[in-house]
Amino acid sequence: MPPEKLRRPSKSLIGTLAENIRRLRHDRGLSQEELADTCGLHRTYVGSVERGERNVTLSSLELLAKALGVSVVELLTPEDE
Amino acid sequence: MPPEKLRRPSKSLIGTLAENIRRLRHDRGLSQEELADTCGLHRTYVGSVERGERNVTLSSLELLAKALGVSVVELLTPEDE
DNA sequence: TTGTGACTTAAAGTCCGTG
DNA sequence: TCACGGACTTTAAGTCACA
Repeated sequence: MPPEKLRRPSKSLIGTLAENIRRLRHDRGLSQEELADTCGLHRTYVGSVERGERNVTLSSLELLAKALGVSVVELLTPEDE
Repeated sequence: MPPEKLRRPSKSLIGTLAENIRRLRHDRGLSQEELADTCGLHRTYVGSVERGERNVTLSSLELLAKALGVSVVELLTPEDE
């Protein structure tokens, strides 16, 4: 086993999620409110997720992934892999 | 883009997680209680997660992944990819 | 358009037990 | 060893007024 090979310092999951959501949302030219509406969540809730303030559950993760058109795994995977 | 090509009906995330945890735990020869102790969660909780009854949070996901020696992404990825 | 504090309600997660 | 239940505590979900 190539020991611990290419591991990065590894941001927290929550931080990775926050960055990915914000980036993907911007890519799609959406406001927080538009994204929130699309996935049936509240604007301020999406905002707090993007700020890494929430320990989200799988169900919220699924809603966000669906609204952004990506997989849950993509949402949790750091950009520069 | 190979359009939607190899996509399976896609089990629920929670179901996939449940299966993966149980499989990995068995692979390691652990009881639910041993796994629970290792990750600092409760035995009854781990049991209910394995039964697919829980909407786990990212932090619990991280604890379980760490205790099983896999990544969070692996926990959420269906076996037969 | 977004951040934030304060808030209520729903569910995550614990702990006791039983078969 | 595990499934399951009931009672419980803690925290995420979800909303709002305001900057």
